[in-house]
Amino acid sequence: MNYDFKKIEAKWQKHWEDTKAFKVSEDTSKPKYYALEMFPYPSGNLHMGHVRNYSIGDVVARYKKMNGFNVLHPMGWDSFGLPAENAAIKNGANPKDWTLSNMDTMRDQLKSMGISYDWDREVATCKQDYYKWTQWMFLQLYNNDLAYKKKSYVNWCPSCKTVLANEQVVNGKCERCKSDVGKKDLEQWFFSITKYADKLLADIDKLKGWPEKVKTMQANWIGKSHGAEVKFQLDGSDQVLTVYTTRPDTIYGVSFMVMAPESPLTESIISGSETEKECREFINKMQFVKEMDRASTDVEKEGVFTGKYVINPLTGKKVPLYLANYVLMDYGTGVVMAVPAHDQRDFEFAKKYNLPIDVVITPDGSDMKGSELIESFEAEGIMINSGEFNGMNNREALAKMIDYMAEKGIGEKKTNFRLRDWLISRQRYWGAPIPIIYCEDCGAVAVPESDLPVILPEDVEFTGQGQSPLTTSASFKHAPCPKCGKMGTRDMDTMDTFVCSSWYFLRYCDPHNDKMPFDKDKTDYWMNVDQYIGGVEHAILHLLYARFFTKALCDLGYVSCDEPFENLLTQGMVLKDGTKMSKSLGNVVSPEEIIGKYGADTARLFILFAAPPERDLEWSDTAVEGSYRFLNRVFRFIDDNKDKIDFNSSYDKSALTSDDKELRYTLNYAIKKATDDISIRFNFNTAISCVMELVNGLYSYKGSNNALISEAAKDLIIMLAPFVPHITEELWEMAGGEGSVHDQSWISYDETALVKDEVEMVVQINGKVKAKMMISTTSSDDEIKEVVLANDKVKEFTEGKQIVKFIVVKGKLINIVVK
RNA sequence: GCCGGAGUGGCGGAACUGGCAGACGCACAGGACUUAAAAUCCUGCGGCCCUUAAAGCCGUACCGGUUCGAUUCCGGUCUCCGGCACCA
Repeated sequence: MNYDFKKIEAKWQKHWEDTKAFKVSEDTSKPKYYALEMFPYPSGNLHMGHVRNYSIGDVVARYKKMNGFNVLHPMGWDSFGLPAENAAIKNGANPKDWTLSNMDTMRDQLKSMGISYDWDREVATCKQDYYKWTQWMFLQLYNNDLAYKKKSYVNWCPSCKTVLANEQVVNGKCERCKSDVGKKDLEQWFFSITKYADKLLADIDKLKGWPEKVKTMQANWIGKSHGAEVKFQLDGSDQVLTVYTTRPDTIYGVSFMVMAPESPLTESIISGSETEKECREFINKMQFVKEMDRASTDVEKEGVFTGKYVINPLTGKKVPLYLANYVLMDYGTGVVMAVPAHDQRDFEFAKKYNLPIDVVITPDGSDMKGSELIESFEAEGIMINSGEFNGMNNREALAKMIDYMAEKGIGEKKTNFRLRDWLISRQRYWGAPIPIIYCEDCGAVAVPESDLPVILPEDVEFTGQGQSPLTTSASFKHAPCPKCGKMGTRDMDTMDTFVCSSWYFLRYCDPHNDKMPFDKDKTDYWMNVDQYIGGVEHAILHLLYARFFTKALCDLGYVSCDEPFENLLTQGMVLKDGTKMSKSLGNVVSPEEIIGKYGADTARLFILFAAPPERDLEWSDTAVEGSYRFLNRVFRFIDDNKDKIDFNSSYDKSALTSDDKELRYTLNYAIKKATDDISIRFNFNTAISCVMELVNGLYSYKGSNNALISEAAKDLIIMLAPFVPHITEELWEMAGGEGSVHDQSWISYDETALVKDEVEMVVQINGKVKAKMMISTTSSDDEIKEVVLANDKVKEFTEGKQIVKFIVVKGKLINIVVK
């Protein structure tokens, strides 16, 4: 007979809801704990990745609660975004209706998992009471020079018909729809995340509870580099071209100069030049080359001579200026000094166009001909052909050369970042409108805070053609200028949904505040997020943006913390047949189906038991059966032993049989291990396995100490409670426990129960296991030696041999080295 | 190319500080119960050698090193996964 999970799960879910079991408020008498899982996009149905994410979070939240913490564990919806609009185009549904109905479905699914959320704090980023404050955030940034509009060459996804942030372009393709991303010259809103580049990088060191992997990814993304800017004068002109280089030590080896074809400087340089025609052709050609096809090391270097020369400020030497496909416009200055002897890209270009290769660094300081090189020399070495710097180590020379150039006014020290400002405007409907009105007289004017929210209109058409649906709204477009009252037009773009998710963890602290996005006292109480859990796919985008928002809000005085997430756990994917579950592969296992067949507790147990959280998890239908079997085994044990179990009974610890001692050992070992595994290592799989061993121990227990059985049963139910909350609540009630199992304190183990009188020790001869002996734990090394050497088996191997060494590892092993 | 992470039975995984490799679970095989099946319970389960058993040998991607002792530390190689990638 299997336990009736349907009845039990429904019963306790209702009970928790009725009693508001997980509602929390600020309580200074207890330490606080903020457990947070990344909120989902309401796509329609929960998938296994969600189940895993929220099961892990629920173990943490419930465990902390049992340890006396005041636990904030909220849930909400990242509910703006393109899929809602696409559904509208496809099915004619309204994005709002579509989204809200998906939220209803998924909320029910989440509730059927029995997760300990405080549902009173639910937020949805698409609702007015939330996006009002997203707009407020925009205004704070705007009013403090952290948001600006500028015309620039931006990423454009032709399929989503919107611009994209740099971070949303993956291998030249749109992160969402995988279409090739193009470029467009558009006027767009940006957040000045680069102003925080240094802080975002430096404070990675503060993130002690983050995985190294994520920290490395963030550091690489920010991409700080040290170098210098150097001025080269255009020959026969007053114009100066500034280059950025990380290798000023190679400046004596500059043999040509390259610049990006789309640089605004090209026009004046090529106009009237003898190669003007070729240059224009090259520039035109480059415009039609896809980003992906240009930004790759595999693409052949290509360029054209501008007809002009620049002068090396150190040597006075005239070198030719080229336009080249390998120079990026949006990094550094778009102009690069080329040193073919010491840079592989320049080397390839020089080879192709027969340009000189001048060696200025060699491994030992001896001369070397550039023409003999088969690739550039980029390692450390000794400077040659470099005037007064000859003979120096190039690394040492580097700093001296920057000082020298600074003195002469021809260059200066400079750091550069790979990180670009965050492009936040989107030419889409289903997002938070940007609270800006354009007035003929006053220009771009911010909507006053008192006029927020700028409501997203509903009189729009979804054709899937041409412009953003928002532009079809008659009611939205026109609004009076907040400054002068003259009729102006609203900004027709909405914000990137990553803006909405950059501050939601703050809103959870005070979700119903209608005066402010949150009360500072409340965020002071709850922040930081003690444990944040989600997929590694957010390692850069979301986590970087959320860090930026927190730092900006901190500097503006709205919050006290300057990092939002104390500890981060990046969970692995749920795989089936070795690959990610996806509709197109037809290998999707639906959580609803599993919960319907085995119950939420089984689904949770399996997903926590099958692999440690960070690792990818291979779905196995048969292993799910195993988890179900285990829960039935637990249920049966309590059910069969109801009469023996009395949580108030006690027993005399000095009068235990060996069976009793063994069970007590298993019990206390399980408590110790489960506690460590949950709290320190987050290895729920091994925490569960030791509880399984306890259950095995209970079944094989031959003693008759009912008080001991009661103790073990009670601890068993408590230990399983964070993992499988419904069945444990039921068993707690069946066994006569008072109140809810989830209100019990976590248990501690009895150190004395873990001390054994005798342990089995392994006896090795020359490192090979030859015997096993039971040895009293109180024996001294000498006593052990005596006993071991007297053993017949050991004698066989030691007879007539010399004992070189006798090693004893207490409680574990003995190794005898013989010759 | 650069930067991370990983590689352990038929499978998921364990071994936490250098100390019995394979905990726990799945699958499989045999048995008990049953008219039968399911469920449940018991037993076995890395490989080689062997009729069997005992004993022995090999075994944590590969090669080598340190050590009384290495899945664990060091050097090198291979493979897979993830990230970045013409960032000057």
